[in-house]
Amino acid sequence: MGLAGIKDVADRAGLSIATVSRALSGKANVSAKSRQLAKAAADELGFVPSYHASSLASGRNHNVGLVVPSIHRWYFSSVVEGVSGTLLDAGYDLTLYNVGDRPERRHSVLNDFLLRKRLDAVIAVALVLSESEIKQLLAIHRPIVGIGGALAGASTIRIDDARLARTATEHLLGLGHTRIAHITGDAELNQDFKLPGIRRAGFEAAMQAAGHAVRPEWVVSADFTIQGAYVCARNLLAAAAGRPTAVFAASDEMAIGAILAARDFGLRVPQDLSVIGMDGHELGEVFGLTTINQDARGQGALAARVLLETLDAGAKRPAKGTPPSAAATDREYPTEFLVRNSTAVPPA
Amino acid sequence: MGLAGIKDVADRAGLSIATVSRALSGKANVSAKSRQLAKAAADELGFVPSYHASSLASGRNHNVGLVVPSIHRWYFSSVVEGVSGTLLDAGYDLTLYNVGDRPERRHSVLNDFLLRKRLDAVIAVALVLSESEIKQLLAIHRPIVGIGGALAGASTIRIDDARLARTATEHLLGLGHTRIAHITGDAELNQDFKLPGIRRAGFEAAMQAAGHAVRPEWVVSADFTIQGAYVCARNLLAAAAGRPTAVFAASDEMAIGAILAARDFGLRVPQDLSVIGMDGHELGEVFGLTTINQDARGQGALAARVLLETLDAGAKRPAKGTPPSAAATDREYPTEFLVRNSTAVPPA
DNA sequence: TCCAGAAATGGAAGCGTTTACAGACTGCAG
DNA sequence: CTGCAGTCTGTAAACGCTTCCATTTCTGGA
Repeated sequence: MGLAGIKDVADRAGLSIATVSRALSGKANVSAKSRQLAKAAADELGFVPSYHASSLASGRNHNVGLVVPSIHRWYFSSVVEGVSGTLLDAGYDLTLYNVGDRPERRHSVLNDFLLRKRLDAVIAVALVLSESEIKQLLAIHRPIVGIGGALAGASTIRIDDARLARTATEHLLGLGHTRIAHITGDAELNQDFKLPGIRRAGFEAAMQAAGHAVRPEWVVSADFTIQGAYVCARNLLAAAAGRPTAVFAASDEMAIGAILAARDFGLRVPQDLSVIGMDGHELGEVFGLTTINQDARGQGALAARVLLETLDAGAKRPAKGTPPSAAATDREYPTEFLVRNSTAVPPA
Repeated sequence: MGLAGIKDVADRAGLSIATVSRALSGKANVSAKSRQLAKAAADELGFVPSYHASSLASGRNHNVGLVVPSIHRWYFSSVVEGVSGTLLDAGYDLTLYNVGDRPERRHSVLNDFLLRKRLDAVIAVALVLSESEIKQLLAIHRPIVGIGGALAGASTIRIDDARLARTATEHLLGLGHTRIAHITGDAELNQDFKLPGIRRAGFEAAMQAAGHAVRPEWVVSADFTIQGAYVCARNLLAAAAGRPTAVFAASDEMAIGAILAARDFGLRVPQDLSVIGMDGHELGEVFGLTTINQDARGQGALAARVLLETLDAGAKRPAKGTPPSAAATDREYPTEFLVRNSTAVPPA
């Protein structure tokens, strides 16, 4: 009961194992009657094929690995959600590798878990892999898709962080701000995580292009959480005299932290302080946060779809001599500039 | 390269397949020299055992399924993080089933994915399973652990939601509040999700025990997010006259939504309005939120440890006739009442 | 030196499927 | 009536490991 094998089904249906297998997996060349018989017997016995046996025999795993640096931050949990939904709909399993910030875990995931030939493909989120790491992954002949991180040699889905950060900064500049602070991400959080640097570069580029100096004391970093940004924004805003008139935060959560800090000082947003974020966090609405909306969930879903297509098209079983996977494509995911009311002209 | 089989390793090491297998999996009765030889050859060839083959042969999957209703809400992502860390450390994979609120997905996960004999065990978070569903799962002879949800017949890890909700309410009552509102969870969000009802029952019990009527218009429901609670707290606080003096929210995120709403109305917390939450969300600190701290991450880690112990102790391969899994234990996870400064005596 | 017992080894039988292959059966054109 | 393409079926060979069991090689005490 519950442990019936295909043999039991075959016996019960009065068919051979092969026919039952074909019938249940929807293959051609099975008479309607046999198919019916097999299905009925399988139902009665509660038969579910053993995935290991089936994978071993067919070379297909129906399992995709997802590597994320964290699961708490908005961006990552959104991506996971998108990937998960698409995979589940396709009958695929999702194996989650929450690498976190511990380097040894990163190492074991990359050098052990991912290589166990148990995954049809790997999706890596915001993970910067070295060339040799990518080679290693491609060596097991599995497609890789990167989201939000540059993966040389693998397909990627990303937004143009540098340009968007520039756009956000230019929005503030366009309103007349010149005293602009930037909340960036912690570098030490995860050595892999290049994104904060890219966004900051966009900020700095825009400032320089407009002829404004970037004041180092106005570039502070937090851990991408509301609470983290709150603390550092308080420091930023503490000096009543030389206070910035606008803040560009590298994520919506950090922008919200800044808004909360501003409120503590009695600063009105946007009259006294403009704040712009980046992400499209649902909570931004509550704060009327101006931001750049990126559909993280959609990015995850797209990544999964891309992989599924590759898998459907691709060779059944990675052959010993096959050249590494298909052409790497780099897609830019569409974003939307969302002007709400956390930004305005600077105070007189 | 990367696709070497154990046979290749054996050839290279000049040993038999059997010895190599024993050597690499750390079994006894292998000479130091052979072990060394095998390891060296495996390294050189980049050999990683095929998980399917190894699972098929050994009956061990090194893979635990985790079923969650969502991944966005604090509680769930914290649990996932806890489970993930513990499993990764033990060399286990985590297969994530993000069921969401779509019933058909719940169905396919429960009746298809989980039964594929690919999981050594299942952890279900806040999932209320029917008896037949539990039977079905136990029928495949895999241990199940429930977190935060009652699973008759399976081991569970939970907090005493009813009592804690009572405690939270009593804290407000003890301060002198009588006009207490409650923000509960959406029932329609997920039919499985009984927790909001339990917490509400605790609230109502405390109110009644203190001889105070529960005003139906002061029991409102939101979706467990800050933004959702914000909206409904605004409605709650809109009526200047008959306004509650305290709010007990069924989660910290919702309590924070209430605090934000209060600020919009110029209400000071805690002078004009006391707010108490429940969870121990990191963000609560920023708001000085009084709450009941439950270590969701720890609960996840504990669940994983319990399972791993069961698996280590348990029979290697579920036999056809074996009685369903070990004795179901029900553990209450410790919590901590965290008084910060969002609660005070009611205004005069 | 010999021998019992322990330690190490290799052969081979699974594990539960999928699928190539070949055989058996249909129906239909020649 | 024969032959042939087509459809359906079953046999058996993978898939790549683990592990039982029999065999060989070491031990160290007598």
